[in-house]
Amino acid sequence: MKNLLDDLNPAQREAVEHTEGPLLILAGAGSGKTRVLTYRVAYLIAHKGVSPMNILAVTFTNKAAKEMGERINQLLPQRTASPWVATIHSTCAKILRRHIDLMGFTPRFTIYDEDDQLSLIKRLMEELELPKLRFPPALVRAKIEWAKNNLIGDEEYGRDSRDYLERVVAEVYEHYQQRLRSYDALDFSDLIMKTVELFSAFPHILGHYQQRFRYILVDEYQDTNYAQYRWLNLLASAHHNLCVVGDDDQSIYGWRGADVRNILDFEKDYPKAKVVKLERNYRSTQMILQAAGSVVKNNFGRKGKQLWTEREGGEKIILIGCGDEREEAASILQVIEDLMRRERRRYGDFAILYRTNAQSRILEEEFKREAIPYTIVGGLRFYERREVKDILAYLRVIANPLDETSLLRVINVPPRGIGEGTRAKIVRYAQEQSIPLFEAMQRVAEVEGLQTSYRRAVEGFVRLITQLQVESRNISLPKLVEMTIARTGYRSLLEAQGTLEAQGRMENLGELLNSVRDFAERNPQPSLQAYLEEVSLLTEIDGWEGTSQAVTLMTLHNAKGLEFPVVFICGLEEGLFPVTHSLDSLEKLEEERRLFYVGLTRAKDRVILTYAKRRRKFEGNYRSIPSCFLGEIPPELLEKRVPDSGWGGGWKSEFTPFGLKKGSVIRHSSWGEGVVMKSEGSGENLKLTVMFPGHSLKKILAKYADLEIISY
DNA sequence: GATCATTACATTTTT
DNA sequence: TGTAATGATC
Repeated sequence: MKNLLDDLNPAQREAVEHTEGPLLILAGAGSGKTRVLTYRVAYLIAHKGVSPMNILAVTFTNKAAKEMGERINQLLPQRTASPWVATIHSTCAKILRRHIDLMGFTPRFTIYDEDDQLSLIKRLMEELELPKLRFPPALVRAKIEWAKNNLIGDEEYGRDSRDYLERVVAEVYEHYQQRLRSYDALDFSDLIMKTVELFSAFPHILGHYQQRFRYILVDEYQDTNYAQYRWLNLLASAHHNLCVVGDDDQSIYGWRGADVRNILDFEKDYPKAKVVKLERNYRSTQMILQAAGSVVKNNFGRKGKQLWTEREGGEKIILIGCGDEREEAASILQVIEDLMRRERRRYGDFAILYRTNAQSRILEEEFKREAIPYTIVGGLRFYERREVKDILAYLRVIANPLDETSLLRVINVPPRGIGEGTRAKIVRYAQEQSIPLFEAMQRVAEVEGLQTSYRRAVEGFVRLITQLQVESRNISLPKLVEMTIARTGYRSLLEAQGTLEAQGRMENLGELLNSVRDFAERNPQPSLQAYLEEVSLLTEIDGWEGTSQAVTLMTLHNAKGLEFPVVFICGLEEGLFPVTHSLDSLEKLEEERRLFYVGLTRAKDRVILTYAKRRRKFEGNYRSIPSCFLGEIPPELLEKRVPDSGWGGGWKSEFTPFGLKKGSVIRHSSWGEGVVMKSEGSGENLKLTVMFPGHSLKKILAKYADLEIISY
């Protein structure tokens, strides 16, 4: 076997060879971090004689896990066992399926997604008679999730609640956890939190996994939240062989509980940690790196890295100002066609990145009109379409009749005469008898005050589910799904409608069947529960594979970890990107800036930035001003294609003031030259305190002032 | 109880 | 813009 280390640069090699003890790899964008991770695993196995069984590598998306697994296998001799490479969530799910009976759940537990969480919370709030207007269920859900991500249980949350809102959340939280338990269900955050609980309550189980996973590798460490941090800490506490890879400049999931401090404080947590910086970039031109660097250096609290590349020079970054979003889409297509002709690019070379999924619509229309092939990643997620969720809910009820959220979802879909009144009576009966809803339905004859026809309807439904449950043990998974679509009446309902929409829904169900067949082929023993687990832990990017024949459209979040020869970032306007711009949340602005950094560093050869003067939001036209981030790119790196007339001052006064900060020199129309002493806020709220020689300190709102920039 | 029509409402990113 | 919640009518 060839020497693995020969393929690596000195810093990469250092990271691979340091196999014992904690290791922090600060890997800049495009510095070959996946390479280091895969080589490290291969090195442990091939050179250090570590059994693959003893290695755990965790990532955040299934796609990343799959890629890493494949690349490791390519490095190893054939027939070597594969190490455990998976997402943190699916790793936890696997561990819990083995041990959770110790904590009052069954190994068949259902996994709740955000939709399920929300519908359960809504129902609870109705039962508890909490006004939905004052306490939006989505807010309550977010607060509960935040608590779980920080390992704060419902009791503790209740004890520490400070204000009325928190007390309300605490009450919902408590009932919510009780319900999940009786439904035999866990939500996403529970997967982590319960595993940590398991480890803490049963040291011998923790000991088992510490023994098993003697070498732990973590990808995208900057995106871990506190619960995940604890989880890793517990697993690594016996041997300290914890290798984390991350980039604090690419931390973009703070809103989901990710805590950059996990990476910033790694050396505090593990004083003996070795730190390796990967600063050589193999992806982008110097032009691109320089622009990205100038942007991200405006953030505070960074580890600080200096990326370098051998790809000197490079094309300037093109900045296109447009009248509205349609014009923006058109000019993007124009650039694509131009580059295909002049630089012999293929469709697959291009990626269009945007901040919000809603932006894809106009782009899509324009691509269709011009008949240019494209693929959209994410957006309307397949598994979140109504008909798909309905059938999945049936399958969940078949797998776990205790799952009341799914049961209530499908109880009358398609309509079978079990209306609100009937449901309420059965629910009340179930509560009185302290039995699960499905049992109450089985005993519907005991429920008082129910007309015969309604009772019959319930009995019919119970029979349907019971039959499918029996079948599920005898027939193959794809057959079961087919049968579910047919017997529940879903198919005939759609066929009867005969509309174009119903046809589309039918096609989606066909797609669902395909995904089940595919799953059955991939897995030796395809169980219903395993399929449901895979589906609920899928991510948007998981289904995407690069293609040379189509332009890729996706959000900036989904683009993390990918690279493209040519990258468009569109919608660079205040209020869209950065999306929020409240003065008080510097942290949020910094996260947006990191997101911009992530976008820029996806590009190998070219970056094209666009913004629109007017953009239609949900209704009406909104005038927008260019993003403050544009002003952070040194003008000499930009090739501006901005109309210079009819723009009320042109692009210069449009956005350059937004890059002003302490020390910048400006010229004011009446006070002359001055030095910026202090800048507050940004975008259109940017306030400057400027010292003009011969005058007193002046406070100016940059938006209104007629300023000329002398130097930044 | 089902169906259709109207109105309200929300938009950031997602494991 | 599209969907979810609500209300009126059969």
